[in-house]
Amino acid sequence: MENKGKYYLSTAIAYTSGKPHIGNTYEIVLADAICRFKRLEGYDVYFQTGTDEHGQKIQEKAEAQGVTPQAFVDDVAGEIRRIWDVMNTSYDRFVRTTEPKHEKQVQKIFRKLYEQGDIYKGKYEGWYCVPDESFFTEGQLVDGKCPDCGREVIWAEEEAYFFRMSKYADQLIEHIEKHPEFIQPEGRRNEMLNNFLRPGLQDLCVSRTSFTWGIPVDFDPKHVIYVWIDALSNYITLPGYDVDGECGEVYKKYWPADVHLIGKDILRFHTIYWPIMLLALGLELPKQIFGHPWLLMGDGKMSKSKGNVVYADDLVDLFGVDAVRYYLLHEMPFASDGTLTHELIIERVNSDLANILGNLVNRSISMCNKYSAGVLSDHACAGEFDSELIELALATPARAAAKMKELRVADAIDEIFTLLRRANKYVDETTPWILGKDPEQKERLDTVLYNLLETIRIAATLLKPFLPETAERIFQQLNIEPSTWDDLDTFGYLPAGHTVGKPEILFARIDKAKKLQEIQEKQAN
RNA sequence: CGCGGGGUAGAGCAGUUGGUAGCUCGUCGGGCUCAUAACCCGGAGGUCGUUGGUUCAAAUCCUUCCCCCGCAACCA
Repeated sequence: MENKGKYYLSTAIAYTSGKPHIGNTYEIVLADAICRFKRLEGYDVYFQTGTDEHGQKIQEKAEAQGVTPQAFVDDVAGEIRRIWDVMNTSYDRFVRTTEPKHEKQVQKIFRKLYEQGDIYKGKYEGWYCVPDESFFTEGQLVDGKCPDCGREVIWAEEEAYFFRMSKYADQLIEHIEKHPEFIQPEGRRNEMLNNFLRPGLQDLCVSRTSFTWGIPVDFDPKHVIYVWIDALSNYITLPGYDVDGECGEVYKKYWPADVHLIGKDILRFHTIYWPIMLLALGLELPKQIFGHPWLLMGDGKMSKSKGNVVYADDLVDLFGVDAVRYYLLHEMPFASDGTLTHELIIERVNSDLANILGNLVNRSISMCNKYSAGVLSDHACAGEFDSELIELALATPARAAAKMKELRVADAIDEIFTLLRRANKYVDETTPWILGKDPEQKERLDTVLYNLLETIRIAATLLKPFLPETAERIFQQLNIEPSTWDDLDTFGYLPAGHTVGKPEILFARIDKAKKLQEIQEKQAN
């Protein structure tokens, strides 16, 4: 198959302070669907995800548990990776900011920026809570007191390194204005320009002395490099960027990234601080930064205090991985927050996966077995209704690809389901069960069955990025190897004389009341 | 007057070069029986948050007010 070029997509790196909930997991699934689709189309994909493992919070949590920070993050990173795997995500590289390769390069980046005058030593001033050892801004204070513990704060200052952000601001504004696709969704671009860039950027404090779990500044080791430079630079350091030009192959091949996929909450860091760092390093900017919305529980934002935290692996136990993937990928709006409840998942599984998709595959394979002993024949006996189905089947790949190009994953899935709905309608239009009673209609019946199975083949191929296991099971029932993108150009790929497999239920319908009760009992335990 | 997003059928959403209001689920009725009580067809249901305006014509442009939600700079 033709190689359409390289494609580098990254997720944000997950902070290793605890187990990620389903909202955090949404991002990796979204990224996975995009990357799998790109691979299907013939792109050479590099898909990077991983963990951000430094910082005060981790140091504190580790101390509280009586373990070393490294042991703590090893544990959590393992858990995060396990959940990414439970979700069947196809990342090429799981990076960690505690990797020596990264730490060394971050130090070199910091030094370079310092030596060229973009980073300077200054004083960090702010309201300081002595017992908490934390600085706060005026706005963060609650009634003039520490927002964490409520105690008095004092005005304090400490030595710190700062990054001259303003030096590159005009350059960045110009870039954003010239590249409307740079920040997505579009509304976010104005937010960044109006709120931060145009009013003027303050210098960014890029080091800390209040904790030690981080990468030390090599020429001033009582300072630890703060999260900005440490975490953001993962996108280049771990593929192999080197300040001295000894760059690794992956970096040379894939940078600049095509998409940084991140949550909307960290858009500012990725669309302002990160590009400015890259400008200062003289590197190319990523082509696009997409700030996806949040997944909320039916009763609001997920939080431990609310007790409404849902984890991906629990949902997979209840519904299966593809059902959960489907829900995340199809029910999340493109630019506004989505919601999740068990009830909604059940409804989607039943109406879309069981009824539309599962039933179509099941009835088609069943009929093929019943009327033709599972053997495909020629499909030369064209009739009414055929062309509409065939044309749609042939048009769907391009339609889905167009949606995916804009990262509109839910809309891409809709295109496939439109085809599946059309195929269900085709069954009713052609009434194969009537054709089956009349031996003289055998050729027509064979053609109808063929058209159905060929449509299913195309749909299954397109579903692969979203529902990899299900697609695989459909191919098994069709008894063929998975098709490639190029095989989607022809309606007539399945050979005459081919024998399909036996029908199997892809998604059983869920009894909503029963399932909800089961969930309740589980939660009670 | 801090910035921004949003308020469209019971639910969830789509809908900007302004021109008879769409989709999915649910609901009601019908059809079919290959199939997972699935599938197909049809109906009901909306003064498109509110006020005023521009226009031959506004969900779509301007304006008043109300409500919800983010962000508001070092909280990953």
